[in-house]
Amino acid sequence: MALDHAILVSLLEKPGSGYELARRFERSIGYFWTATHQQIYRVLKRMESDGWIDVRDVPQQGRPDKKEYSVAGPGRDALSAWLGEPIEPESVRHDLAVKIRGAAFDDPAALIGEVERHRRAHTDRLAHYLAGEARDFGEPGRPFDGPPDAERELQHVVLRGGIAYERMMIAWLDDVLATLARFEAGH
Amino acid sequence: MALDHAILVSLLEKPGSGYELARRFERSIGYFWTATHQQIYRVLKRMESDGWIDVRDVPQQGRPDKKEYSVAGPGRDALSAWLGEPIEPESVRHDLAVKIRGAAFDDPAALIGEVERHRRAHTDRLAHYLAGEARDFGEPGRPFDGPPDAERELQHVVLRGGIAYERMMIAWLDDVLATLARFEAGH
DNA sequence: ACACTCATGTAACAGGTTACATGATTAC
DNA sequence: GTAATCATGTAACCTGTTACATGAGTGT
Repeated sequence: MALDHAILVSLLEKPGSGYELARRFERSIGYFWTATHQQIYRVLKRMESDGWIDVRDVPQQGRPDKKEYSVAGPGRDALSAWLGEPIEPESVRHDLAVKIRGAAFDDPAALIGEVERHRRAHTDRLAHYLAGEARDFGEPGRPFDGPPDAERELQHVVLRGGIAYERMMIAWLDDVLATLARFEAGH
Repeated sequence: MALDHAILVSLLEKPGSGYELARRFERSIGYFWTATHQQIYRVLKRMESDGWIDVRDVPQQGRPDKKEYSVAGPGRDALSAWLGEPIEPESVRHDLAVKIRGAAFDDPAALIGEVERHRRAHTDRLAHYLAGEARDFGEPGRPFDGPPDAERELQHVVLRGGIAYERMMIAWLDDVLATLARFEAGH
């Protein structure tokens, strides 16, 4: 049920169309939650008929018209209620770990290329996160001015989580590569 | 489709019943893949009818009889084929990150208890992993004896991944707690 | 008696994935 | 012309979750 809430949070941060939400789920929110446009349109339709969100037709020039969604009272209440409920520390799913343990019954060295591919994907994502952090949270001339901005600081701490995750993964994949190298032919 | 492969790997490591597999998915394999017994029985039935695995009725005394599954030729081939295919670096799903960004529109400080609960769950898991590592990979009198054992070393590197993940999470949750504390009432 | 472990399942439903479909505008 | 972006959807299917169901044996 958390896709509903992820969409509500995104719409609170900024109202937008299903298409725009789908794009956000490829970027910022996509760092910790994925969803395709098909899923998003389905959930938007349900939340609209439940009165959680409002729609507004927005005519555009040079582009197709769009429907802009924003969070209504009941949607906000639903989000609040969910925030108050405890959630279980999430279950993990690492295909790569299954492959690594499975490689013991095949050719471990054959997995090296695959692990390297994943390592590249993670270094790319790390670079992307770090660029985003510098852009959005670089605060060049903003030392001690005013009260903390919750939205901004909470977005930043989530991004720091993504950065920590990518760094951890890169270090671990290096460990995996070193381990696999011990099983290469001729050794 | 990777539950199939996770089960195949587990059965290659050691043949067993659906019930035993379900228990393994709460422990060792469960570190990186979760599955309930209902899912497992469904997949076992399908893999058996596809000839990927063999069944053997094992009568037991003092306990109900069980069906012991083991991997057959076609199952091994299917696993090999899957190991050779590239997989996409996995998509993440962090309910807690959704909550943290959502807290900006509610009461950020109200999330502290929840984050502390998660932190406790992760320190517990870390302790559990470390105990397992000491037990299974402590190698007290085993410095340079013989060739590397692929199954054992690959299980160990996957476990090290779990340990790195829990350590990263604990450090990040501390960061989150420090951030949330800035929004507490009276500050 | 009651709860727990071992052991195997069915059924209904919710959620996620993949494929297909349409149509306008902009850039090369 | 061809591809890419913007924009919204339907349909079929596969996976995962939750609830229900049964039944023997062990421990308190």
